[in-house]
Amino acid sequence: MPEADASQGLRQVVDGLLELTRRTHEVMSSVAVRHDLTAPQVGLLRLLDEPISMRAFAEELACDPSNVTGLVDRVERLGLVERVPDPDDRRIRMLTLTSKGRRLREEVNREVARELTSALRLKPEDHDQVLRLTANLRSAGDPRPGRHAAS
Amino acid sequence: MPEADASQGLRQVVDGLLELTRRTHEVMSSVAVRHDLTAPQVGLLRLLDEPISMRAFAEELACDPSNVTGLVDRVERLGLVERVPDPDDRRIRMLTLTSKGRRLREEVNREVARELTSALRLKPEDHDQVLRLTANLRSAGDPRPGRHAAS
DNA sequence: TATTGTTATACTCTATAACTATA
DNA sequence: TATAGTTATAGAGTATAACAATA
Repeated sequence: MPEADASQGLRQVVDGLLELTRRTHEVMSSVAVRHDLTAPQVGLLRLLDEPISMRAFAEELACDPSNVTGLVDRVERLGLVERVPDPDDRRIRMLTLTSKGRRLREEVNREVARELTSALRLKPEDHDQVLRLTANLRSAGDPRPGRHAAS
Repeated sequence: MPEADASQGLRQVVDGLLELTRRTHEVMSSVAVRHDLTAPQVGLLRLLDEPISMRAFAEELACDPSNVTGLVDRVERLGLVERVPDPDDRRIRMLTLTSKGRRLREEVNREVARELTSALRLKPEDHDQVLRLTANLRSAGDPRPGRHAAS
């Protein structure tokens, strides 16, 4: 019965992907806790490359803007980011890494890379496979079709 | 400079994995919301195969037991699970899916499988690669070495 | 009027510590 | 004493709605 075989294999694929996701989150949390941060805060550091408005950053995080306020409050209290006023539009506050934030960002990036490959048992020869599997994800645009068109 | 090349490639591997993780969580959330659940609640349904004690389930979820109380409270209120007393040890309450819970479990399993492969652009030819990459994860024991030995 | 960001509010998830009932 | 589960408490993340400042 090929149908049952197919769905059986699919079940294993899904289980594998979810297990991979779970371990990835564990790594992010573990790196975060080591620096007295949370996983979303480490995500913020990783994502914050160039200065960006709160609004645009909320879209990058795919969350509500009201959410970013609290998230940024906490990392700002730690001296990792600053809200820099935009001289051209006084409504806008550009989210910017401090030098302390940049240093920590490089550090957690290194740790995440090291511990993620270790936790996932990723050998160098697996890297190409991962790249192939995920290439279309990063190149593809909006992962949620219809989001812009929605009311 | 081979070192820079290697770390450049590693960066892309990590970015790809984190993007994959993000989309996976989006799929879980989207399936959950459609059924008036949260992602952790869908995870509970997926994980709850056979009746299991609250304690053991907390270990399976890799979280504190006090956590499971609230999580179960909420899905119990929805009629998806029951706390069945253990006749041999009156301290123990076996977490058990109701028939409604079992039906919903099958449904979300189907939806997660369908939407995850779609969101990740996973073609049938990719399945074997995913299985190979994740096989050692599922077969491996505790992902956090030293956890048991810790104080 | 529309947009940016914040505040107020509410709910879920998560951990720690203290507690009750049972073993 | 030790174990299973809960409660109390606190903090973080998340969304919705209402709001002030600015465009």
